[in-house]
Amino acid sequence: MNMLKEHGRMYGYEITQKVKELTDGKIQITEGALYPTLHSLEKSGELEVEKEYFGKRLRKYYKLTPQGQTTVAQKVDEFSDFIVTMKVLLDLGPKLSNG
Amino acid sequence: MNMLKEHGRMYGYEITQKVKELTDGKIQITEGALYPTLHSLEKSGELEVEKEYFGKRLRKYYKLTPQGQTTVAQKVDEFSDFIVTMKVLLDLGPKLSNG
DNA sequence: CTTGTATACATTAGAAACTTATGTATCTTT
DNA sequence: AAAGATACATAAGTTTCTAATGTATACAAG
Repeated sequence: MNMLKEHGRMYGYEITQKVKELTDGKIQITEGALYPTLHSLEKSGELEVEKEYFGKRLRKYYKLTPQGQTTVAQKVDEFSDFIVTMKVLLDLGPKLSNG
Repeated sequence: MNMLKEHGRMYGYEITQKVKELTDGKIQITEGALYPTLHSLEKSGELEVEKEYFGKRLRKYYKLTPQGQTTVAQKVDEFSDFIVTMKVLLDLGPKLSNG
């Protein structure tokens, strides 16, 4: 969801490729995980979809709703907190001080 | 498992309390999650157990085997990599540069 | 002295979230 | 023409967690 904030709008397959690219193949989002999640987020009002045809192939572009923007900010903050917590728990201070 | 490396040996209930304490209650390890995991790690040779009685209450102290030491180091490294990867993916550089 | 809370183990039912496999269809490259 | 890439989607099975339940001892409060 955070990528959507920066990219404006993306379609499912694009998301899988972008994540793979940005993480050097370390994180692979499978379709079986992604599509149900996108549908669920659309249903709950976090995302909205625009259907477009690229040639004869359907693309479903997803973008954040205002509610989705709020949720992303919140979730990213929570994840940052989690990382800090795990640093304490696993004693990772020195190793990750640079990034 | 990383705590065991620093504490030498710990028993199940102690682990739940220590994690809660170190994370200010943010991470709660439930017994339903912990005990099956400890049993599984013992079975696979990562941990070994020493049973002791504290009064009439049984305590099962777990400590890392040599194999377990190797596994912990590996897993912690993997998790550090994961954090770095997620920083890139979520663009968390500035927020977490200190800790 | 008994009631509640903490310590200490453990299992199980159910829920959640993932992977792998499968399916349909189009487009591009060899 | 065959293979691989693009683009959607669902479903079976596995893993892994939470929540609930169970047993038993120790201790503090009223």
